[in-house]
Amino acid sequence: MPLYRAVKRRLLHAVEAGVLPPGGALPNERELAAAFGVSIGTLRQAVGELVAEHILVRRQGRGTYVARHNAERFLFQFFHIERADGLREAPELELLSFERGRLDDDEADAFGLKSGEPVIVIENRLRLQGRPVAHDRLLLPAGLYKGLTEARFRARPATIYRLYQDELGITVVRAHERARAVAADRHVARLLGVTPGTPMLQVRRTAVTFGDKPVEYRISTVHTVQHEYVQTLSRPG
Amino acid sequence: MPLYRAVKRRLLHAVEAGVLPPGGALPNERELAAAFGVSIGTLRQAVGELVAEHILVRRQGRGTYVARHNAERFLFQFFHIERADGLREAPELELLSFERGRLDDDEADAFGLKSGEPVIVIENRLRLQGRPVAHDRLLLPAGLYKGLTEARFRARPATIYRLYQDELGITVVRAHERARAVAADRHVARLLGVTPGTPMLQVRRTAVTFGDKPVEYRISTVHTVQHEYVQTLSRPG
DNA sequence: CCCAATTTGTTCGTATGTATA
DNA sequence: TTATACATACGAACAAATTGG
Repeated sequence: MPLYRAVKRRLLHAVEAGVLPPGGALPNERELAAAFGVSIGTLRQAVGELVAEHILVRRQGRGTYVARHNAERFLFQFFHIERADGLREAPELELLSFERGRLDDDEADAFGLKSGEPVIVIENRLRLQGRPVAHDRLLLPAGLYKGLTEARFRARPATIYRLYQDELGITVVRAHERARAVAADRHVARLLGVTPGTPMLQVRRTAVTFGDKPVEYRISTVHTVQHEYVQTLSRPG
Repeated sequence: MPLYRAVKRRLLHAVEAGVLPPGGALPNERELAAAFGVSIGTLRQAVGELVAEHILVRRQGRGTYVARHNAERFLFQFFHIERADGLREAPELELLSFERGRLDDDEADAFGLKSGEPVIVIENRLRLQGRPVAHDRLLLPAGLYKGLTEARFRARPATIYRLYQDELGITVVRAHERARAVAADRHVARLLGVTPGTPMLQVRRTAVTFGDKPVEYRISTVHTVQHEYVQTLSRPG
């Protein structure tokens, strides 16, 4: 393994272990390089990859920081719905229910999990430009979210992922999504004001933390008449 | 503008102008750096970005080449459908029709174009694991595809984008897609063996060449019962 | 408003390692 | 084995952005 990858792993472990907390500043490059016993170029290569993965953030003239979840990051890395004309806007969330329960067969099946697992189930309605456009059903493994209560969920200051990160020590680093078309069931139809049977976009997301460990399962049902699901374009540079 | 970006632009222009043809090898790094009058590190930075954008391909021990379209690249960069269990497979294409016509209002509207433009319209049926799963409707601005005939389209040795690249000098560098759910119309329902009204995933793609110039518009209608549309995960490193 | 200190960004040149033909 | 090409690593110097005085 190249030296810069070893350095990258050590940095990653430091972030993962909380030695470097979210939002915290890293030592400057010269010091870090010295601490790792490598040249500054090698250190930069390691940091560069972590920046590309949104684990770290570099700001010229200021320093390098552990990335923190916020509205902008959510919008650009994790939210793939926008108006048909291309307008991107953060959704307005409305909590519909917050319950503890166990995974039923369908849900376990949908994500390849074993049924009966204790989970926190959260349902939200999302509005864009004031209109209801999506319904989210979040499944959180209860074991990972010990201190999470409805009150704390409601009182979150920023995004949900920021809540996980700041109050539960869970940092979502990546998510993958799979979409299909389904007919609106009565529940969703009522919530979004559409006729049952209307074609809806169903997006299943698995969000993971370090080591690809899943920490959130989410099923979004989207009314795609005025809004669309956009593919993140691989557009570096 | 940093020097490496200027070098990148000059390289890009060389590729765009055909000075460096698809599949062709670039001079080695030392020579290139000398030709541009920059250090090898600067040259590598420029090339690195073009590699990240799939314009160039680097192979250790061999050289650096202008990227060429082939089945693998299509599968990983441009084809986002896979079986629900994650199996990725190149689709089997069946040409349904190849016609010349003009953009009607609906199609022009869907892509923000002006109606009446002369286009080549190609319809394909896609099979995965032998089953029909999608219908593609390609709209090609006729002016760009002067030499394209049905016979040449049928006789293509590899992928469609390779055909554009090798025989028409059109290199697709990127594409963006937007998805929504629609009800299957009679035409698509018959072709894919589903009941009219079945919820289908409709994907609209715009493929572009250098300078973000659109060269292909495509509407795919996908039967997402056994297959799904996957979001390309931003997973560098 | 400008200046100075700090930090990352860019550029240089060299040497050595690794993969390929 | 040998030659060639890209990959990694080093260290130095200067540019550009930010912050605070």
